[in-house]
Amino acid sequence: MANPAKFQRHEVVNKSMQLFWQKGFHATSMRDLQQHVDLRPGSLYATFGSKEGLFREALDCYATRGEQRLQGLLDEHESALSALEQFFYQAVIAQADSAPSRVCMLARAVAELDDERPELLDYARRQLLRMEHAFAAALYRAHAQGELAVCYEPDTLATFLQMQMMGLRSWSRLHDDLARAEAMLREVFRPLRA
Amino acid sequence: MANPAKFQRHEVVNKSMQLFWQKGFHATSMRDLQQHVDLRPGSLYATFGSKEGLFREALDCYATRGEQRLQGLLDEHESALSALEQFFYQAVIAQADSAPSRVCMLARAVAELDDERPELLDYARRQLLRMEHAFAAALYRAHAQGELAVCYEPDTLATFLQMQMMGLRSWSRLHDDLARAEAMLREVFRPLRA
DNA sequence: TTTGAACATGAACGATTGTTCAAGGCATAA
DNA sequence: TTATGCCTTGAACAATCGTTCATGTTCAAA
Repeated sequence: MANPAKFQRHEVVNKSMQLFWQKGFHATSMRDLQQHVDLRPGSLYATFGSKEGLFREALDCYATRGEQRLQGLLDEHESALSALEQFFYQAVIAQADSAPSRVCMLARAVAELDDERPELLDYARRQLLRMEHAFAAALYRAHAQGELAVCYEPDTLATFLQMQMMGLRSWSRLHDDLARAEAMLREVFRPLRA
Repeated sequence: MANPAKFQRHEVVNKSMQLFWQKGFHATSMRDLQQHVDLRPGSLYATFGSKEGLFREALDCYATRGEQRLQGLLDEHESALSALEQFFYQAVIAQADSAPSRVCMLARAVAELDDERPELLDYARRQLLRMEHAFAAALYRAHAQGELAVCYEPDTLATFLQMQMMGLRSWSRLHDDLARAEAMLREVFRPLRA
């Protein structure tokens, strides 16, 4: 049998994701990553092919964890709308200072990647669409449960919520005022309820 | 008298701003800039000191132009709220494809600058605060003119609008769907009117 | 016409970038 | 014990990074 790997791939991806999230794609050098995950360049390149390849997996890891966290909240809460609001609360308020950055890693990637890396940009966009679909699924459940104010349609609302999420998290990097961020967050959800 | 400069400083700053806006701070190299503004490194360093110095002036240039555009709209429109909405419309919809990037240059800078460049980060934050103050001033006029729904307070609303602006412009880099962006923009302003 | 300060120039610097690859370590199969 | 094949290692590569500075150019004042 093959020599058992001395490192766990998913751990390397997870740690790399944290560093990319903190510093962004361009500002993170392969040497930063090598130090952070304690691996030499040969191992990284044998496993991921390139810096872009590793970043792609980091984006996927980030989106997957987000989906899972939302799914967990949907399982916990009877109200799908409350689960969504809790998801937003965690991302914007509760994890604001423990996370590597206040800004959404995917939104940041879409903002910083120039059009000279179209594949990476597209990949990041697709990960954001995964999140939007997860929002939509939750909103359909809320709709079926009669929680949603009648004038709203789940797909439109999912797009709207994603826009709000981007705004809230960008804003919270500008002002160090979580109380106001929370007030705005409540204001976003208030009109949605039936 | 001194030898008249062969280049206009404000033109160099403006062109640099466009390139920084398009590519971001880290992805823009001094050689990119040298080519884009048609100047050799010596001239740039004699004038701006460093890449950071040039970026700082580019941020200032961007904010100043934004302030001026908003002021122009406030002078044109009787309704301050309509002027604000028009400002948003221009930034998010009308100039979406002619501008170097759909994302606000200041928000992008705040998102991408790591904490290893605290002075630059702070400078970018201050430029965003200039815009927020400009929003607040416009909203005070709207308030005085009785255009604002009574439950809103101008300063809170200025913060809220800045958050919405960041969200809308980040979102429009994700989805190439200006019609939906415009619908969301209208939805942002609708509840504000008296 | 000469002078001199102000300005533009571009070759070159050391550092760092993403990436490669020959060499060595280690566990399994024979 | 030896041989085999996967995996890790880290020195080294060419390219590019931000930056410097000796040199050349220009034009107003003398």
